[in-house]
Formats: sequence, structure tokens, C-alpha cells
Amino acid sequence: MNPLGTAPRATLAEYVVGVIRDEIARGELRPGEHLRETELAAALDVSRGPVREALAILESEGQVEIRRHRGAFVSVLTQKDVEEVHTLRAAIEVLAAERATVRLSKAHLTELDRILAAMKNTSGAVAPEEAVRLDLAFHDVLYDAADHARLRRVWASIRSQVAFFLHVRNVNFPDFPTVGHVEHLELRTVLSQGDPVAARVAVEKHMTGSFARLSRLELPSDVAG
Amino acid sequence: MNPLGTAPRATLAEYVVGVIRDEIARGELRPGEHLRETELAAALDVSRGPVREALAILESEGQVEIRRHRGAFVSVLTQKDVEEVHTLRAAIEVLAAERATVRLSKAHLTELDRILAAMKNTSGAVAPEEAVRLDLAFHDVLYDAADHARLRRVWASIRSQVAFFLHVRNVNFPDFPTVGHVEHLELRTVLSQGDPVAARVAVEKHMTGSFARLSRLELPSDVAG
DNA sequence: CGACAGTATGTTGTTGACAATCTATGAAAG
DNA sequence: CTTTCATAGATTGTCAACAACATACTGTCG
Repeated sequence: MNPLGTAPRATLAEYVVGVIRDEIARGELRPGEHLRETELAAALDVSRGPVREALAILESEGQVEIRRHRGAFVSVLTQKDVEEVHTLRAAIEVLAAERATVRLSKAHLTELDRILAAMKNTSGAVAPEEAVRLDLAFHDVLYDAADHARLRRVWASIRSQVAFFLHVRNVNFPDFPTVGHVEHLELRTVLSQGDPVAARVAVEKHMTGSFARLSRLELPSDVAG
Repeated sequence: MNPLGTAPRATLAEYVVGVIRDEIARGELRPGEHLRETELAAALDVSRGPVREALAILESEGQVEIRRHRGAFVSVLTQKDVEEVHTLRAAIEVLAAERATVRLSKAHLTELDRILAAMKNTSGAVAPEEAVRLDLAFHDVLYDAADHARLRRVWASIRSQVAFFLHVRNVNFPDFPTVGHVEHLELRTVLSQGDPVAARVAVEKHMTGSFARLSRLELPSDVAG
């Protein structure tokens, strides 16, 4: 019931969410795959209750799609999904930056610098997973500093898809970790200056560059149900 | 099981969501009140399963707060919540407007005009509920035209709280329905011109004015457990 | 009299089995 | 070959009972 290494003290639903999210991320569960509640429950050694709850959460994250009386299916991400996730993220991240820049605590700055240092150290050749982890960690600090519960919730709802896209990007553009460090360092500099307008502009620029690279990746342009 | 007038053919969870949401909106369930799954299940004549699901949905909408092993409590909305809902709404509505203005179909415009006409007709003395309904309906069209599933989901997650705030506003500023018609008419005009930048600016203005009025309302400034 | 530990109570969290409902598949009829 | 219908499979909804947990209460000790 607690296979050593995922979530020791959380609800079973959260545990199930973590497992499924991981399996989707690492490709064990492939896009379009049919997830049966009974199967999942048996495989994870929990009952259907937590599984249902977990699937509902994953649906709100866009990771799976639930069709009534049909079941849950791993989402097939199309070019439209890339666009949606990106535009939504840009919209909320600008707000996060505006707020964070006037709320950044010393602890937040320290944390940002810690992450930046890690980015720099791994600039050479680094596993895409690690680059994604650091990238997300940086922006997590932003959302934390923004002190906005609903904003954090929206971020959480697209976070794993952002992670997926970042991963794809890093695999296709192996030089990105270097660029990443520079860009995030710029962001940190602007953010620490406390000017909301400047922060907004900097984030807009950051997002635009990010999207340009993603748009060039090949993804299914339509769903094939 | 189907008390005539709420949700005939939906899942039981959706039905329960509707009932609780209504009761919160009309004040039958007061902020801070403790919602017991067993009680709700008995009162609505459903089992605890759908009730749990409904409470989870309501939590994602910010209507209730769930604390582990403590239960669900009707949210106590503070000044900070007003600010959060407003800033988040402003952020996503700008995006919605940018997209909608280049995607508005004839049907969308017709629908907007229908709503505007209703607003004008009821400008005199109108029930606050009706004014809120029309206000939301107008913006629903926007989000629909934006053609952005994730954006719609975020909107859905704050929609009922927006409704609550609009209601409070309309009760405290009885002249608002008139202003509302004018402002929305302006929005419609700009949106139909297909200029994303102009649309963005117009919505920003719309939101700013809306917030100014809300900020003057008296709401608890802090939570008292 | 106040602080603390242990217990009692109530609520949520979880489970497994069953009934009801719906979708999709494939066979039979026109 | 198309349409209709029946069946199989899956999910949703239901239920009763137990486990885990948080809080409140109680009694003891300082």
C-alpha cells in the first residue's frame, strides 16, 4: 500500500495522482490509452474511491479526459494544447510577476539564487529532467511570492503540462539549459528591482521566446479518437 | 431524488453541487458553516459518494474549504479574496478578449446584442439577481468565443464567486444596471472591431472600474476560524 | 489554580460488493 | 447494404461497515 518512494503521508487519492502523473510523464501510459478504474485500483492496491478522486484531479490538470460512462483516457496533446497552455501561462505569469516583484522576501531571493546557481552548474550537459525541474522550481518561487492562492491553483492545474512541454523542448534543443540560465538570471534581476511594469515586460519577453521554440516541435495537429 | 427544478439529467454530484451552490448564494448556508457529508447526504437523499465529489468541486471553485479530517466549511470571503478574484479575472479576461475579438462569429454577436437589449430593457429598477445573470451571460459569450478550453475552466472556477461579488455590488450600488449597459455596449463595440490590442485595453478599463466599486464594500478583512 | 497526558467522541477516509445506467459492438432483419 | 435490436462491457451510483485521524473532554500531577 505504500511502495516506498512516492507519498508517505498523503491521502490515497494524492498518492494515486502522483503515480499516474509519473507514468504519463515517463511515457508508460501513452496518449489515448484507456484507464479503467478497476484496473488502476487493483494495480495500485487501493479501492475505486481514491482512484475516482485522482482521475477527477488529473482531469482538472488536463492530463486525462473523462467521458461519461466511457472512462478516462490519457490526453492526446495537440498543437492547440501547446498554444492554450502557453497563452494561459503567459497571462497568469505576468500577474504573478507583477505581484511577486513587490513582495519578494529575502528568503525568496535566496531560493532563486540557489536555483540559478544549480542551473549554472549544470549548464554543460544535463539530463532534461533536471533542467525541467530547475525551470519549474524557479517559477514556483514566483508563484509563491505572488501570495495569491487562486493564481497558485491555476498554476498547479497547468504545471505538469508545462513540465511535459519543457521536457520535449529540452530534448529537441539540447543547448537550452545554457540559454535557460541566462534568461532566468535576467528575470531575477528585474524582479528584485521592485518595478511591476518592468517585471511584466520581462516575463512577457521570457514567455514569447519560450513559445517560439515550442511552436517548432512536431505534435499531432488534431485528435484521432 | 429529483426535487423538481434543479438538474434533471446530470450526475448526482452535479446536482448536489447545484443545490449547495444555490444555498450558499442565497445565504441559507452561511460563511464558516460546517458541512457534514452525512448530513448533506441524508438531506439530499443521496449517498456520501456524490456528496464528496460535489464538495471537491465546490472547493475548486473556492466556495467551500476542505480541511483533512475536519470537513468542509463554507468559505469566508475576505477583502483579500475580492482582490484575488478580481486580479485573476482581469488577467484571464484580457486574454479572452484578445482571442474573442478575432474569433467572434455572427452567432456570438447576435447573442451579445440579445443580452445588451435585455440589459437596456431592465435598466430602470431590476432585481440584482437578474443584473448579475446578464452580466455573467455577456462574459460567458466572451469566453466561449475565445475558444480556449483551459481558459474556460479557470473562468468556471471563479465564476460563482464573481457572481457573488457582483451581487453584493449591485445591492450596494442600485444605479449600476444602467452603468452596466453602457459599459458592456462599449465592450461589444470594441470587440466587434477585431483589434486585439484595443480589446485588451477596453477590458482592462472595464475591470478597473469594476474593482474600484468593489473595494469600497465592507467585507471581513481577516478570517476568524 | 494551571499544564499536561490520556481517553472519548465524532467526522472524514477507505473499502468491497451490489444495483442501475449507459455505450458500443455485433448480429439479425428489412 | 443499411437499420434496428439485443447483448456485453464498462462506468456510475449506492450502501454498510471499518479504520484513521483531529478535536474536546477528563482527570491527574505539579
